[in-house]
Amino acid sequence: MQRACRTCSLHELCLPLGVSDTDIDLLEKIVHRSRPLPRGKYLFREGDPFTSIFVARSGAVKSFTVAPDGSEQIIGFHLPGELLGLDGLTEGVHAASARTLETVSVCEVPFERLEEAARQIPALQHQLLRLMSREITRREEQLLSLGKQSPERRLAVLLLSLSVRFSQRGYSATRFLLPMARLDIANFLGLAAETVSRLLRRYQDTGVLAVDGRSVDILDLSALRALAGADGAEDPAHPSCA
Amino acid sequence: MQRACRTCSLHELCLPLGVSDTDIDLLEKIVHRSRPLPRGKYLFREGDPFTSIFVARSGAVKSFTVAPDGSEQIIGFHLPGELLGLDGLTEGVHAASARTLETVSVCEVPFERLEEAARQIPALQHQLLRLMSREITRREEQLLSLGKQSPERRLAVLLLSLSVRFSQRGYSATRFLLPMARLDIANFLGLAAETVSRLLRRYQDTGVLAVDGRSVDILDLSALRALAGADGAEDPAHPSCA
DNA sequence: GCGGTGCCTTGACAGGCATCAATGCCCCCC
DNA sequence: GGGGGGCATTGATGCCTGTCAAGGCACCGC
Repeated sequence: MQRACRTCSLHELCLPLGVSDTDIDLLEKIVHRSRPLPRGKYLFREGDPFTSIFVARSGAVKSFTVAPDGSEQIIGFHLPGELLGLDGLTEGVHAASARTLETVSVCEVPFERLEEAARQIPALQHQLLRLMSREITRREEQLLSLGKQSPERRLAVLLLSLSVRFSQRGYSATRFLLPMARLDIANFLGLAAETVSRLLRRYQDTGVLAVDGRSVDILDLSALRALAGADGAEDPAHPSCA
Repeated sequence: MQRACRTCSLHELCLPLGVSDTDIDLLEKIVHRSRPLPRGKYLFREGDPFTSIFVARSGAVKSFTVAPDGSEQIIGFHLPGELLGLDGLTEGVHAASARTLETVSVCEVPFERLEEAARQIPALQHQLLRLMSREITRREEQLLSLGKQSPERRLAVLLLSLSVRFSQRGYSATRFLLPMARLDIANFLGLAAETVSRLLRRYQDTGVLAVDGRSVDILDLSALRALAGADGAEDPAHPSCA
């Protein structure tokens, strides 16, 4: 249990990246590792005082805000190794809620102690800043997808994003289970659930995907990339983004 | 010139917040203050190596990426005191370009030296993390607005956001000049320029705004808030977000 | 085995926004 | 003063996607 971070398979994606073994010992003393949480549990709620950030070791989490009328507004899906709760530092309270989409093991990192450790461990400070930068980048990519892309592209972008992130975590890039419901996908992408359904069917009819419930099999990865990017008009042999 | 940060009017919004006067001296030695840049100049371009972050002292900046077909995809508008370029740390290259919308005075902060100073000055480290958190929060708010709101609301949200940010910087919250063109607004909000035009006209017809070219006068702030938020159904005397 | 409850899918329809097109305005430059 | 280009506005049209409604399917508890 004490040597958790060092042997964790997410080592390369998470805070320990670049930190020396002796310094990781310091980090491990700060981190609380919880027992697995079942589906539907809150890591924190909008408005809770901000004291810690969280990282899943396994299982997916969604973050969302609740509109005045009570409806959920999903902001993002978080896979293992992706930091959760960073938006709370601004005001000292969490700006969104986080709930487990499946059984999830989480690490809790008290932020004040992390800041303190970061001052003593330059590599940790650097990695913390990098991970925050990554969260900014990820949201910018979402913004691009949400703001300017057709529903067709948005879904393709999400599927590709999941594919890449799953493969970074050692899972298949082409076959995986969606951790979230259609309604969650639709909410996240700013679409109606029906539209998501129809798009998935269209992808299936054109041979890009094989979908069965929550299981997805990407049959034609380059076609999916084309859908997500240059509107399919791109010649794979001569990519324009050379 | 050397005492710039301490006497800067953006002191409270920018990196120096909470840093003692003696420590600010250290910070000031790192910061490069440039002469004013005219409209249309690049602070940095997508793909440039990441070495510095930037902050405008005066004037607005837009950040954007360029799609394979050459079209701009605007990610955000940045007012004085808002950090620019933080998304470059992830990969070591800037993920977006930044161009001045008007005459702009910028401070350039070499990031490695900032990191180093942050280790020595706890308050600076904390403020840097807070500002990054703020950038995450701002993008999340954009995501909510872009993804789930009607065009009518999106524009209202943008106008309110500008109103708040201008007033934080000592300008009027109700009368200001838009630093960007209609097409930029439309691009940012994921709309057509024509739609922006029509919405502004509608706001004007209903007495919420007075618009003349780029000058905006918010005549009914609570009506604009209603448009941006609870769809106008809210009683100002009994706000639902109690 | 049965009924219930989510969740997903499919169909029909209407409305809103993008698109296309034309005009006007302002500013800059020649 | 005239011409040109960028920007903004306005109008007409058509498609896309949200909405409403119904039905199917899997899972669960009884």
